[in-house]
Parts: sequence; structure tokens; C-alpha cells
Amino acid sequence: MGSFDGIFDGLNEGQHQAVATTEGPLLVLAGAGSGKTRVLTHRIAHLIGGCGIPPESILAVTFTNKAAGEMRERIEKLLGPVAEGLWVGTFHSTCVRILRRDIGQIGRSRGFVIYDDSDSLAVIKEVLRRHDLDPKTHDPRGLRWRIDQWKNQGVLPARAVEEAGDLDDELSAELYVTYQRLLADANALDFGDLLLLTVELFRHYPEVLAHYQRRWQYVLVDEYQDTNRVQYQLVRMLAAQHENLCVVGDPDQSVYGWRGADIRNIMAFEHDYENAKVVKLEQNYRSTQPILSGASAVVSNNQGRRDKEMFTERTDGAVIRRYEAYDDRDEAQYVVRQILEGARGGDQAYGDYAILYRTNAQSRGFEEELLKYDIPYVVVGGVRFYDRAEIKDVLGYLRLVVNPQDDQALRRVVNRPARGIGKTTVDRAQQLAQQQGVPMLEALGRLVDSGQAGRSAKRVVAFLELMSGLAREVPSRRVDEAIALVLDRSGYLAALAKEATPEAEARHENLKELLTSAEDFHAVNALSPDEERGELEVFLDQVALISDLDSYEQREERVSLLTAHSAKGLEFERVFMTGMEEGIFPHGNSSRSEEGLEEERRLCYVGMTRAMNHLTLCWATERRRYGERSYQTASRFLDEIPSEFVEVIQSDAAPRQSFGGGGGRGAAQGGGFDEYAQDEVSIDYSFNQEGPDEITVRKGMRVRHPVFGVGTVGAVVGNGLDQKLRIKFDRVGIKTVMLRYANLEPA
DNA sequence: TCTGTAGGCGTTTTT
DNA sequence: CGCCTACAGA
Repeated sequence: MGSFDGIFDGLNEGQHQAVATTEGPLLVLAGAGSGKTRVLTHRIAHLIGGCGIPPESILAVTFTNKAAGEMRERIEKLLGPVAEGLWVGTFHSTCVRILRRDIGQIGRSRGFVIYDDSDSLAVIKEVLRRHDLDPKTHDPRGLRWRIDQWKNQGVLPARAVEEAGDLDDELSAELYVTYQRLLADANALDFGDLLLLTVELFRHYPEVLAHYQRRWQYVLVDEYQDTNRVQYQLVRMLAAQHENLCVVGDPDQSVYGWRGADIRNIMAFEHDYENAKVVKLEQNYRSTQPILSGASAVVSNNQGRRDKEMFTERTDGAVIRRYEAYDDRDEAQYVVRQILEGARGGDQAYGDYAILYRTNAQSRGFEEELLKYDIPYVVVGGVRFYDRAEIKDVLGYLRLVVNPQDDQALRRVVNRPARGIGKTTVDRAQQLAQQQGVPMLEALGRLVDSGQAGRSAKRVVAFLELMSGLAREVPSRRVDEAIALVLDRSGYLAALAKEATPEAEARHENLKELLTSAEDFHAVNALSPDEERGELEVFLDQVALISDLDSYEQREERVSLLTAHSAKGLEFERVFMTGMEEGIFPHGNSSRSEEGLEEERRLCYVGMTRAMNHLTLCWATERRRYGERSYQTASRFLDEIPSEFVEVIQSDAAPRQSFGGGGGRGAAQGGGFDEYAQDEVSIDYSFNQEGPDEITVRKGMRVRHPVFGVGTVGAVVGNGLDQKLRIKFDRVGIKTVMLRYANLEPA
């Protein structure tokens, strides 16, 4: 096999073999930092450029849009635009694509919408209501979790009912039936459905499956250790004929068991595919010896591991630091000071640093500390941009236009902004809808026609007119125009402007950001529009499937804050792993079972191996949890690192007298005084957007606000993230604006 | 119908 | 501690 344009240049033996083995089943066991993306991209480039395989015959599946995007980019770099017809996508987006074409076969409409977490939770609550169950005794999130598990396992409602083991299960299964019916009525699919229904489609319609089998002669799967049962089945079906299947993964980085991922999928690959070849990539190109050895030592405590011995040629390097903080504040201070020192020394950029933690809630303390020193940062994960209330409101209108059956969207938008259509009216509409078997939007109309709308009839008519107006105009517009139209016609923007609170200001900012991203979307989409589906539909699909992580980009000028889970696949020059305490990492909910604990340990391995040159592990003897003081012990994982790789640093911080608010109300006075004591604060916008950048605002200073005009700064209220400024504006009087969002400039 | 407040509850990780 | 929900009052 000849090399093509240096596709094989610079690959080590294992990588070379993985790239060159194009036919038949192949398992690539790729340890952390072993160049697995390189293997995948070069393999695809080799298939196309070297073997002459048409790009449209290749399917590459990843878990995140970000990974998919990066892969495509790197392939295009290797091959140029030849890669056009190549399909690189997530499991979910791939399934959407299949279902948009063929879901009609299993009796569903191709115009379905995708329900996200909060939509599906709302449906769950509706299910409980219909079964006369109290959400207090029947936890909606628990039920959703149970249903999700079923879907991950490939279990349809009927089978769940059949196989229910006890009364509890039986009830859950019945609720699953109702849930699924409600989704169908709304012409909606949840995340789990995308995978589950695709597998069902393939199972019952072999000719449909055959179509995709013929089309995708070569299938590649990234992060195979994270596949769940349905994903496993899907891959298996697609590859069944040709078995040109290459899966890449690392059992030591399997950290999504709670989401249904089954580590056995990767462990049993050779059993599943008889002629499978196995390639191990054991050279780590990322980390120094102490980091790699420390991380390997931790994960080697897991039982039943697949043997893998990682090595690095970077045998020098600083030892791992272990910092023992007095409390969580001390921990945050230490980390931020280290960052400050590194950056002031001039050698490090802020972007070289990542602060990792186990749970999103832990970010807050670090954010406040970073804010104090004006250090730019980005928090990855947590609340999705598209999950913010105002964004979902606006998208709700668009969803309802695209799919008038979308009851969740209707419930969301019908009274936002407040237009006097309250609970009573909505409940009536809901009842009528249920009785007559029509969507709620339709039911609203019938309510008016039959004179049952009472006092709110007029307002309901106005709403229906608004919706039909939008339905008429939106389809012919660009997405960004459609959004602008909704904002205007619905009175949403006007209501926000009238509110004139810092929160409203923040929401307005987010909506502007939405408009910008819609413009960007249009610009890209216009280049290769989908022939069958409108721009808006494609936009809504994308929005439903995008995660916060997907839009994250590492930038030189800002520190990254993220969970260990989110950090998977990334690398940083310097990493702080924080909250390394029993109960947090390993997390209390996972430490009870041995499998849970092993997954935590793998997660620890993932976190540690993100570091290229410097790794610091922090823990605190005391920590505020649920607002209460809790005494912590060091994570067992810390003691699993051989001491030769570790330097222990003790905090010299003096124990503080009290914890912020302490136990009693009396402390609030102190806090209150403190809040108003500040008279100078500087604002750094750079973590939020590009652009200019930092100004210092002083009490008495004249500033210009983009909406309220010129004014004089009064007081600075609050601290940290919630910091607000009270400003007396010349035109509109005293307003409080939120520091983070008010785009102030000196006047 | 809307707004304010008190109480309860929770936090694991996310496509 | 902070968010969300349920409920009471206007």
C-alpha cells in the first residue's frame, strides 16, 4: 500500500498500522494522549486519498458535535474540499438525518421536533398529572431517568410493561407508555428516541437498513467505550454486511456509565467480531513522566482492566503538586494566585490553565476569585446557552410555527410576555385538547369558538392571530429575520425594555447573542442549503442537539473552568484538579458500589491526563456544602499516587473565624456593610466576547450605557458574579445594571 | 391573573 | 446556600 501525500509521515508503528488496516473489523485501543484523533483523520484521508474510496461511502460517528467538527476540519486540511460527501456526525445527528428521511415507515411524521431535557421533564409532569399521581411522592426526574435507561437499553414501552419485575417497575412502565403517547401526539422525539427509533426502524425495515449499509461501506466510531446498548446495536447493524468497522476507544476513559454506557461493548469487541484486529496505541505524546505515571498508578487500582502500559518520552518534568487547603476559599485563592503568578511571570498565558472539578456547582468559588483579579475565564458546561429561559421562549414561537402540535412550546409561549392568558385558560385548553384529541393550539381556537374562553377570549384571539401571522411570514424568511420578527411581534423585546432591570438587560444581551448566532448559521447554511428542509427546521435541529461544550473554544487569553467529564478529549499546559475529597471526588453517590468507584477512578485518570506539563491536585479540610460547614478528608485517589511523583504543599492560611454568613442572622449586617463599602470596580468583558475590554468604574464616574445613555455611578452592590451597579442616568433616572452585562464605557 | 414570599429540596457527571 | 415550586393575597 503506497503512501499518499505523506499520510503516513510521522506516524508511529501502531498508528501506521491502524491507518493502513482499512478492511474488516478493527479495534484501536488508544490511551490518553496517544494521538487517536490523528489516527482517525489520517485513516479517513487514507481511505479517500489512498484507496480511492468515495467520501460518501464513509461514516464517522462521534459523541460531541465539537469532536465531529474538529475531525472534519482536520480531514479537510489533509485532503482539501474533496471530503464534501463524507458524513461526520454525532450518534444523535446521524440518527436525525436517517429519521428525517425514513421515519414515515414506522408511522411517524418526518416533521417531528426534538424535545430537550426540560421539555421531556414537562411531559413527564403531564404524565403524572394524567395518572393522578403526586409529583412529591413520584419524583418526575426519577421517572425520566428510568425511562431514559429503558431507551438506552433499547427497550420500548410494550416490552417494559411485559418485563416489569415489581409493582414499582410496572407503574413506571405504564407511565412510560403514556409518556411515549404524549410525545407522539406532540409529534416530538426526545434524545433517547432518536437512537431507539432508528434501531427500531432498521429492525423492522431491513430494506431501509440495507440502503444505509450500502451507502456507508466504511464505518468509524470514536470513543467506543462510551457507547450504550442502543448505540452498540446501531453500529452493529450498520456494519453487519461489510464489517468494515473501526472503533477507537480507551476502556480506562469510560466515564458515562450513569448514562447507560456499557464498558463491555469495547471489552467484547473481539468476541463480537471474529476477525477483529487489535491495535494498541501506548505512547503518550502529551504529558510528562510524573503526570502519566501518577495517573496510570491511580487507574491501575481498578480490577479487571485490560492490560495497557502507557509510556512517554518526556521523561523530565515537574512532579505533581498536592495542595492541602484550609477550606474551599483558601483553595480558590491558592489556585488563582498560582495562575496570576504564572501569567505575571510572562511565561504562561491564561489560556494555558484549566481548573477542573467534579460538579458544576464548584465553579462558583473560583469564578468569584478570578473576578476579583480581573482574570478572564470561561465556564464550560453547566447551563446550556439554548436552555436559558429567554432563548427557549423565542425558539418556542418558532417551534410552534414549524409544528403546531408542539404542546410544550405552546405552554411556554402562550403567556410570555404576560398577555393575560393564565393558568385557568391554559388548563381549559388542555382539557379540551385531551377530550377532542387535538393539539392545544387548536383547542385554544375551539375554546373561543364555543364561547368557553370567558373573559380572556379577546386575548386568546389576539394570540392566535399573532401565531397565524407568524406562520404566514416566518417560513419565507432567514432564521435571523424570523427571530427578529418573533421578538418584535410577540412584544417580547418591548416587555424586556419596559422591565428595565439588570436581569432583563442580561436577557436582552442573550437574545442579541442568539441573533448573532442565527446570522452565522444563515451565512454557513446558505452555502449548502438542505434541499428538502427549510433553514429554520435545520436550525432548530442543530440547536436541540448542540451542547454547551460544543461551542467552547480554547483561547489564549482566558482560563477554562470545567468538569472532569467535560474536559475529556482536551489538553492543557497546566491543570488544577480541585475538590479532591471523599464524597466529592469520588462522588458520594458513586462510592457505594465498586463499579461506581471504578468509574470515578477512571474519571480521575481522565482529569489527570489532561495536563501536559503541570498538574496540581487540591483538597480542602473544610468546605461549605449546602451552605453548611462540612469537614472533609482527602480523596483516596490522592493516596494512590506513588509519593515519588508528588510534592505536598500545606496551606499556611489561618483558620477564619466565621464562614461568610455564619449560622445566624446577625452576620448579615456585616455582609451588608461590606457590600456597599466598595467604590471602585473594574470590569473585564473579555471572557464574554471579544472587544474592548476593560474599564475601571469609580463611584461618581460618568459612564455611558448602550440603552440608558449617560449617567453617574452611585453604588456598587453585591459581589462576585452578581455584582450590580446603581447608576443615576440623566434621561431615565436611577437604574441598577448588572456588571457582567452592562456594556459600559466612560462618558 | 399576577406578584411576592415561604418553604422545601438538592448536586454528579450530558448527547 | 440558591433555586424552584406551591400557595396566599391583591
